[in-house]
Amino acid sequence: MNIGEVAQACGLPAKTIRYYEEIGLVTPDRKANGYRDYPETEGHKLAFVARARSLGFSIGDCRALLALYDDPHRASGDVREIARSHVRGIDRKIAELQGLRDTLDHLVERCQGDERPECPILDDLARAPGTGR
Amino acid sequence: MNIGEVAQACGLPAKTIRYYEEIGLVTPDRKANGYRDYPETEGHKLAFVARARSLGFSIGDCRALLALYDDPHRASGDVREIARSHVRGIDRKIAELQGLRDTLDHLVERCQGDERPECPILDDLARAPGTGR
DNA sequence: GGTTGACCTTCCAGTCACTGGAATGTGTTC
DNA sequence: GAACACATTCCAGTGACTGGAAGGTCAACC
Repeated sequence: MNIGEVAQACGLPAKTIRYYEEIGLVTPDRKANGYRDYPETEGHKLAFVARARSLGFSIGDCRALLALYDDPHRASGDVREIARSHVRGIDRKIAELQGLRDTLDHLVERCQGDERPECPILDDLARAPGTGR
Repeated sequence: MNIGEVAQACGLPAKTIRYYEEIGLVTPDRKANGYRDYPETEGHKLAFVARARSLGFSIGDCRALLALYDDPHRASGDVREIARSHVRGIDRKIAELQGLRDTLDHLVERCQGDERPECPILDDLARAPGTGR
């Protein structure tokens, strides 16, 4: 399979697939003309990574998941631990975003949003102490 | 004010403040010895940016907000529009993360998480069609 | 056999918002 | 004058790609 076909099949851009090779996630063969040649197993791995990435797993997570995917003696508990820790990370992000959202929404509600320069949003941004990152 | 003092005051690392200068967010004076010298107004701008960044505004947003902050003839409606569009972006992200979370949580719940290799999480990652980014 | 056009290759640079580190200069204190 | 904190510039790296240039290969058509 050429890179274009495998890209079509797994829904990733060819550029991304080359990048995944560069960082060692997949290792296609090469044809005589220098073109990459993806056997079925590599195509499956790419589809696997595409799906994991679409669920927000980092490349590092994907690497670990791929290793488990490849290991017939894996323990499902290991996989679950990765997934669980990912869920915890997502929960933290959601909570943080909700906090931001509420703060901002509150500010937006207090702003007249008219032609005049008085603006509680800018006032708040200017007054509140820098929180650092 | 030296960069270290202003960093202390606004809660940003000195590195970040230099970077903000590089991209044109702030423009300190220079002392005779070459050290940056931050007048009060620049310190306020940095605190403003620190606060806006901590609320998740992009650097581009910060630039626009700073311009409005500096403009005595601004319309508060302009500010509100930036803030509102930011809230919409946050809402989109929250919704997306909640979708991911639910999918993953569902998978985690179906996984035994024991010593055996059978794992519905890996099965799902392998089976589901690549969704692209 | 020539040409077009789609597909492939490599390599370099850019994205965003910093962050780390090296090499060097300045200011303050002992 | 030595020690030390603080400042300077410049270069490179992060994560996960993405864009583009310059060129090689393949299949189809005239």
